[in-house]
Amino acid sequence: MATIELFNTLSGKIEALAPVGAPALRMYCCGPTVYDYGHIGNFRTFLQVDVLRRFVRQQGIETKHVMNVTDVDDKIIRNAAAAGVPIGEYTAKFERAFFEDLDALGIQRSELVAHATSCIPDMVGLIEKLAARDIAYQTEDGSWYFRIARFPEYGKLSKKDFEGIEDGARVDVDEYEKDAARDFALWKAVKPGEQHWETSLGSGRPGWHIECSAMATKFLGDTFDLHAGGEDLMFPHHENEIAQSESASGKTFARHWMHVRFLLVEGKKMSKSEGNFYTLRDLLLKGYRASAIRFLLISVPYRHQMNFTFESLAESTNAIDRLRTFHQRMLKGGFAEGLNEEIVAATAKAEQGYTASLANDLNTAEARAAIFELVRAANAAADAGTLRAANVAEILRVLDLFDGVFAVLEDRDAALTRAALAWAEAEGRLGEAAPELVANLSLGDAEIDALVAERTQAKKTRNFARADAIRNDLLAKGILIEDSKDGVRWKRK
RNA sequence: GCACCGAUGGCGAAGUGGUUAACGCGCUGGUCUGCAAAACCAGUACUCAUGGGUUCAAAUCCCAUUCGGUGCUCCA
Repeated sequence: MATIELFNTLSGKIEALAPVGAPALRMYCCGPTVYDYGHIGNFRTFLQVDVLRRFVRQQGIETKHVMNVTDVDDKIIRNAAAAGVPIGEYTAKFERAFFEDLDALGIQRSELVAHATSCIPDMVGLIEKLAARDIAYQTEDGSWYFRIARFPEYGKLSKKDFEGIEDGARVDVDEYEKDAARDFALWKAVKPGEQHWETSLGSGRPGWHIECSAMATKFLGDTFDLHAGGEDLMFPHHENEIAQSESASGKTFARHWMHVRFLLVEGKKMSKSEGNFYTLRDLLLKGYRASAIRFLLISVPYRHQMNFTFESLAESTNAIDRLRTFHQRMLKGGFAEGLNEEIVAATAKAEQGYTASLANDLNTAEARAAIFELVRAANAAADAGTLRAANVAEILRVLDLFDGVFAVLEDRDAALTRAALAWAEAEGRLGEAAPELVANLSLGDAEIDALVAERTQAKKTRNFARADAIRNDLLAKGILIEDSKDGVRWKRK
């Protein structure tokens, strides 16, 4: 069992990550606000947390992982109103889509999913606790705010120094009157026509930050092991969570904080106005595989800014093919009995490299490299006829270990792409799908088998023109013919 | 504007003081093939944005410049 070292934003240092005072690692990850389909930036964060979660569990540490779903906020209220549906109906659709996307990307479910709207009493309780100590205060319109002046450590996570900021000086006039510029909303008073809850705090809805404090402590206790999220959440969201939670409990909130850096798309910040904004579904409809998206998004370590490009996505597809082909070759077996000592050493080196790399602040790039080195060594030995059956068993074990975190060997891609097309059809968005993809999937297996058989026949009669025509035609529809000693195979690209 | 992070081959990307600068993709060559493809193997950065400096030794530390990103406001 390796000691897992992880950068801690709070201390600014790489520190050992381990459960304290409980058998399971208690972790909280800021989940989605379900007002739209998730984009690849969202999923990079969830994927990197998935890598951590899988590795922790692989190292023999159980997890108690809570993810929240924000199902009430300004954007949801605005969009639901525009769509003319209750917010519950509006969010249900996107929440369902979100979990489908997690599954498509091989992201394991957390032990617990907490909805903001189902934890309102917990949030109210927390705010009351703060109000009793005059840390929370109500403004004239009925909203409640957190008094930052009462939390001297404010800024310790994001390393901000607020001493130079004078309360009330040159501050935009907000809709509500706060005592100090930085004070943030705990509870928002109801506005006409908005979804609201009748509580002891008055009629209204929770502020954004309070839900995470309430839900994390409700399910994980006042103090827990790890809190994770995208780098943008560090300030103000996580800073505010700390302020609320630690003010209420008087104890440390999360010990360890993990922040995943943003990605760039084609060298630029992803944004709708740049035209480089992609949801997972956009990419699936373009014909990219879910596995390739997963592999690419986790191949760059979480603390590095990564540049997402379509070229690198295509490369990931090929890299996965290499791994899958190798995996199949090992599974197929047929190697002579015995043991090749050189390969024993190569296999052990790969396993050590894999584990040490991930234990070292989740260096996924290095872990990947260790496995590819094994692939090359084993392929070369297999070609030379020196690979032995006992080696293969070990190689498969190490490959399984690797796949326990990377999760790309099993080929679910065609099924996932089909599901995406079915969704597009239901949404009337089939026009966004790549034409080759539609052509490919409209061709049934039996039809392809028939064409492949016809080509084989044509080859026998040395009618190569006809054989090549069939081959090229299928290729244009994304179907690849592979001639081998054992006969002809085909696969969908 | 202030603060922080980054810049490594055609592309993506490890490596943060000391053997020949990982790995993947691509490309080139080879094996195989009717020709291809697929698969596998081999080769593929005398050099780490630029200019200075520190050191016996720097991609790795320091300073400056240029470029990219992020935070200061909703954002994964």
